[in-house]
Amino acid sequence: MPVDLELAPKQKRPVGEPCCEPVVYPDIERGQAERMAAVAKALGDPIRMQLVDVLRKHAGKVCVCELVPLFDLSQPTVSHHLKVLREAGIVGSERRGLWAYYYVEPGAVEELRAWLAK
Amino acid sequence: MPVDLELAPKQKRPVGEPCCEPVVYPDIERGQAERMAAVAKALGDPIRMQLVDVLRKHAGKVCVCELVPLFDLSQPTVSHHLKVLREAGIVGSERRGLWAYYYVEPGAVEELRAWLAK
DNA sequence: CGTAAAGGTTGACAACTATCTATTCAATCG
DNA sequence: CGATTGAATAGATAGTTGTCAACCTTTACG
Repeated sequence: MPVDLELAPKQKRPVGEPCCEPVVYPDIERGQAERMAAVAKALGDPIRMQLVDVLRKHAGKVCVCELVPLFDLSQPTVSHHLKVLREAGIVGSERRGLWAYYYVEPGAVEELRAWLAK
Repeated sequence: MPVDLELAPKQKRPVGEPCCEPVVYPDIERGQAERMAAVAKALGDPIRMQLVDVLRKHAGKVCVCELVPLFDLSQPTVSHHLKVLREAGIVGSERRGLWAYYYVEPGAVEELRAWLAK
């Protein structure tokens, strides 16, 4: 959990040659790493991956009652996965009457996508 | 865990209007979802995110003895995270004498990156 | 050979996760 | 109002994960 990245002093290298260039990379942005890891973690489940995939393929909002029968899972379990995605900011939801509609939150994965593309 | 995505029959809809368009999306590719979820899961930890970031910024191979002091973690814990990344195919390692060098496995995140960019 | 160093492995433990059943809540229908 | 329905929540449980201390393996060096 602790992620302190200040310029740490080199380990002692008593023996012959150094193991590698004595370069340290202190500029890994901790906040960015935590944000992107949170998004990646939410996507790190096949069910959630497929949920997002369905929502993305559908240009609009999809009812939960459409999502549940796609998987061999109970309704509360699907609801749980949707909640994980919602808390990661990847999807949003809207209640209309008796039904709940989910949609992809635009731009939520942008930071991760851009980093992967570097 | 079970991910069966055949065209399930619609839920009974006795009451008035249907909740949404009666469209079902059976073509979510299960294998692709599992592969991408595995990569995302491995990236779903801030430490591993930063490890990959360091390895990517460095054009070449980085010794473990350089990586450990970057984090406020024990060497076995860093070794564990590197193993997770290795088993996900994201990084590779090479032993040279007493030291172990890690590097980013090119193309490992390509499928995920491309899907995110869609 | 014996010692030391790098780093991987093991085992333990607490924290978290995926899943289910049962329940609750809110909105609609009769 | 009372019954029904879609969806979220609560509670339980089995499995997984992050971490460390301790140990083991391999390589180098004197």
